[in-house]
Amino acid sequence: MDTVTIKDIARALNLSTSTVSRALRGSYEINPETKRLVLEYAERLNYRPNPIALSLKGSSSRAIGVIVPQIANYYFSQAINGIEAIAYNRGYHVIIFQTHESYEREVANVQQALARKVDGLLISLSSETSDVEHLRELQERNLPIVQFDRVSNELNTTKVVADNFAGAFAATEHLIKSGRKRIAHLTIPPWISITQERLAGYRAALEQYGLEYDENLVRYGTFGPDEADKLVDELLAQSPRPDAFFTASDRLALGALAALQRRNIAIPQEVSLIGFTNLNVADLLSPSLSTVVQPAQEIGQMAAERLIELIERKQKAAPPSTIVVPSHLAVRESTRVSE
Amino acid sequence: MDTVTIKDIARALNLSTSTVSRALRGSYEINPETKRLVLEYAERLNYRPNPIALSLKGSSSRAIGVIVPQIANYYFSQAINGIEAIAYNRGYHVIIFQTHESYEREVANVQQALARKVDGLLISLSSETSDVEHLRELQERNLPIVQFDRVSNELNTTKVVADNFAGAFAATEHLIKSGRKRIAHLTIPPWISITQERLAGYRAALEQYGLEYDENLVRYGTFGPDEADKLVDELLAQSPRPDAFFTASDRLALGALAALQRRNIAIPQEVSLIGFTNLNVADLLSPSLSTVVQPAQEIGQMAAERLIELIERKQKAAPPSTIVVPSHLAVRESTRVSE
DNA sequence: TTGTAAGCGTTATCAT
DNA sequence: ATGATAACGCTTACAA
Repeated sequence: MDTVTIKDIARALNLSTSTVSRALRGSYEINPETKRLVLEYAERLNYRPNPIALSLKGSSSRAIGVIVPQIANYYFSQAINGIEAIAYNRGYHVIIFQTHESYEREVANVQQALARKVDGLLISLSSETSDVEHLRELQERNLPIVQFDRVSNELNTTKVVADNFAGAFAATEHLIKSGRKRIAHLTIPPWISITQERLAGYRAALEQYGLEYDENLVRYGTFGPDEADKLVDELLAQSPRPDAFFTASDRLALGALAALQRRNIAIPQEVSLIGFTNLNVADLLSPSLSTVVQPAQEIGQMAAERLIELIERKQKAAPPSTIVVPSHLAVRESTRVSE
Repeated sequence: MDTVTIKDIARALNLSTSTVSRALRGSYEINPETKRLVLEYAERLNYRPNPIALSLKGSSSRAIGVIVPQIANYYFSQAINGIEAIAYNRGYHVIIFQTHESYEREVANVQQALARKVDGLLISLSSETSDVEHLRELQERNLPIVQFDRVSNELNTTKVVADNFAGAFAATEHLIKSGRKRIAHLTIPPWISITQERLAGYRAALEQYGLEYDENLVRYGTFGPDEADKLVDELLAQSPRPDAFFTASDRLALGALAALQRRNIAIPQEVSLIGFTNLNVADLLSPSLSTVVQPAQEIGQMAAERLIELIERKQKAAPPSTIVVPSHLAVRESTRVSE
């Protein structure tokens, strides 16, 4: 016995497929008795509507597309986790696409998502993306879109982001309060929205505490591996040398930590390190590393919730807004030490 | 101008949909001129076949289902990364399902994957799963299945696994050679295949070097957080106390590391620690932690390759086999130190 | 070589 | 209240 279709039920019960369909979806006026019969039989045969047929029919695919730079990344995998949790108990499925930070692949993925008739799209932009025409097109076709984490303001959609400004502010403030004066900022490519926000938070904190902003103390990395070493070198070459590092990603935090260790620079006696990261294992492993923990999972959840909301009440829903999810500063004892 | 269908092309070129279809898929005898015309026009309009319609038609959905315990896990996210890479350049899409280590959800996911007409299934069993009827059923329907990582021998499919035995053997051997005599093994639930294999490797190494196997030195955790502390306590209570820990998962390795640090037990002067893990950040962060690195990505790739092979030549393909991907022992200087 | 028509599973429209 | 039919986009016998 293969998959049961409406047709099977109709045949068995001597009804038409339309009647069965109506009974199943409770719609329209239908004889309660017939309905009961159908429902019962369907239950017994473990009938499951064919989502493919439903999508083809045009209604809804009960699938949402998620486009992220990469899955093998603690932040995004946590976000996806949050998304999947919400989607799952609202009856949606999640189709995942990776851009690998490539604009070209992002465009291809958007096409594919469209072709697969996803009911909505959750996207975090690739670092290569500056032109967002491919998304605007979708919007014009009325496909609900929610941007999260790496968002573009060129695009008028609901956005869900971490509070990068506040997080960076808190981190920098914490370093200042523990006595640091020359705080280096090791960050990710400048054209990404979150980079700007974090930089702004960093600058605001410096300013508020009367420290001068020195652009020589800021270094931009890419997302590649093993670059922290070089950047740390450049920063340490400054005179006077930095007494603290504030890093903007997992990789940079770990890279900087390793780089400092290799140079036998004691943390936090000589240099403090604080990472904007979500790698909470960092917490576990190193008592030297305070972190601004990013609420990856919450962001995923919120984004999914908003998206499903948009999907389900397609009518003029709430206008696009930006939801800012607070970041949490996790301070380790050791960064508290002031000289 | 919305999505282009075969019908649009047919109408524009004054052909029938079947001709267009044939031209597009190059099949059958068809007038080269017509073919050229169709292809050209299709190209110009950026025609993309509707995968939904294709699936409904029954041929192939060009999607593969991937069922894993959880995404927010370094191992699985890397494996998925490998899978996606292969799938992508073979033109397949990846639909991901999480079981959250629940048997019930695994069954539901399998159903869903089936309903979505995936062309094949890649699965890593939940820790709750012992009964594999839900998968056997799929097999009977001729759906290609490849198991990876957490596999069941009850099921006669191709399997792709890390070399857990050799990895555990190498780790234990390394500890013994660096002078350790009482090596504790902190591992995951006993009924999972990989646990058994690792335990066997551990025992084999002990035996080969004439050390006695002491079951009091073996502790089984779950996948929950924060359990390492308790287990480490139990182990340290042994007399004489263990001089090395060999742990079987990321979480246990990090947990043990933190637990030892909290108790001010010097690594590796007092106790050596070696983890069976794939968390290569551990490498970066702690010079104290040697690891048996699991080839998560390679496993994903191999599994995807095998699956697509099965999908594409459905005829009696190669019989199910088990592919064992080597694990690599990454030794840190500090574990080399012998007292 | 090309066209016609049926069918994949479902729902919406129109009859009855 | 229920049934027949068309339609979603595509492929594939079968005809021509």
